[in-house]
Amino acid sequence: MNRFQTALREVPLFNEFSQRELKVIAQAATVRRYEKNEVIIHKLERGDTFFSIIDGRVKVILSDEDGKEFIVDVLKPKEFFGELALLDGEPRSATVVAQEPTEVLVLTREEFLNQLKKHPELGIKIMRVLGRRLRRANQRIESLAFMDVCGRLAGTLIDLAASSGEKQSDGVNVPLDFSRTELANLVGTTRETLTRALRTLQSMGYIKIKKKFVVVTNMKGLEGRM
Amino acid sequence: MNRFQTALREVPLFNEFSQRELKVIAQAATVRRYEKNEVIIHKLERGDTFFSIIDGRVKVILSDEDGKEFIVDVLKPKEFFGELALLDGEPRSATVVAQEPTEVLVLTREEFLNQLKKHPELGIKIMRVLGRRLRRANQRIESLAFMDVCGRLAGTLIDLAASSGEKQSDGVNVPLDFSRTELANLVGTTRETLTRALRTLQSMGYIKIKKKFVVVTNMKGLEGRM
DNA sequence: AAGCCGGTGTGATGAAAATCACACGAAATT
DNA sequence: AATTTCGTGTGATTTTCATCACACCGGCTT
Repeated sequence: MNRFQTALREVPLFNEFSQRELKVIAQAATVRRYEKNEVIIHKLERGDTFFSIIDGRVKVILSDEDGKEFIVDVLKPKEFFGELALLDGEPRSATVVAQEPTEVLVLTREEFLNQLKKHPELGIKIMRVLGRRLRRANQRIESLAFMDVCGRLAGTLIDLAASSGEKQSDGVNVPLDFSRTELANLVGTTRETLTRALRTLQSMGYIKIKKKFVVVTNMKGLEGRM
Repeated sequence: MNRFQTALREVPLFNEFSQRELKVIAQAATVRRYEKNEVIIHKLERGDTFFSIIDGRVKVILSDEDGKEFIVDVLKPKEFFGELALLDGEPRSATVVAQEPTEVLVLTREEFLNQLKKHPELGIKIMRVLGRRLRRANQRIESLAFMDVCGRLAGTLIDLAASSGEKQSDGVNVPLDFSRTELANLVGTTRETLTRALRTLQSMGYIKIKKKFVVVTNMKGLEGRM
């Protein structure tokens, strides 16, 4: 049981695989390390690799010509990406960047499709994840189409609270592990209006702004503002 | 070989199935008809049915409380919908409405999952479609996040030209089978600004506006405007 | 034919948010 | 310690677009 196999078993996709199967996959897999801000996948490029995060954090972003970027998703250990281009052979649909030093497991297209054929339940698991991502995408579309910046920010904070918030006496503590600019890109606005939107929510008494985190003091209020 | 089976074989998902298998599915399937504007799926409701269009046209929409709607997708015969709620048991993620009198094939959750287990290649096909939809969704997000109304309209017209445009001497003829309001909802704006955006594109010499269609006279120009 | 009505263009107004400009502080560099 | 750099708040200005208001047209009903 080497390092890869241990890593592989951690991935929900493969957690039901037998020792022997893991070994097969492990032989076809490699590990790569990326520095902070290093680009793992370039949008529009061809690529035929499947990635699963061992350690670190990546952001999935869309960007336009003049460098503006929109953060579609932030992925953590055990989550995977790069499967889309594998399924249909089309160019990468988004850019993926390491948000901190990150270690990923890389699978080739052949091995990926190989396993997919051998293990129908793998297909179902991936379908589930694709389904979840499609739902999220629809929600993002909805919020971009219907809500103003404050509403979208409220939604983002609620998401963050759900994924990494810690309940405290005075409310839910939401750590902000990114710059204001990145938070703005997550919400889909500019840094300046993000600042103002934060102040607005604070003046409504829903949140308290700290340097490195936000305390949500009135979750119901936030939800209502969405 | 009854009516259902013929219809089923038309669906790309099932086109490789044997006579016998089609029969099994057909026994579990029913056909439903919907009037124009009838709601087939209500967002947020629970549901455990899978639909495949036999004839007609449906629109997949997101809408907010006060009735504004955003058209995510328009589906035609042989395409399917309703699979998301089946995969994860969550509420419906969007509303689906018949755009014209429409006939659909309905499969129950059990039968759907049943077939999915028996036929791994079905899973792969569905993954492909989910993948394609995810790509489209990302494009929609991109355009909402980065482009102005004119750019989004240009993109929509290009899409429409690709899917149902007819090449002519003076350009590509794009039929508009929906009202201006619907086109606006497809672009993600209001009827009024859609009108103005159409005029803008026309005054740039990229398109010619007709009642029931638009002639794209300068595709390159349109693409540049995106 | 008169009248009604849904779909449509168009002008005026206002609100939201992008953009531009700059000041400030904290961390990093030398 | 001095200075550069980066992330950040904040004010002023401008742009885009939603909204409101209304006029117009073609097809309907009666």
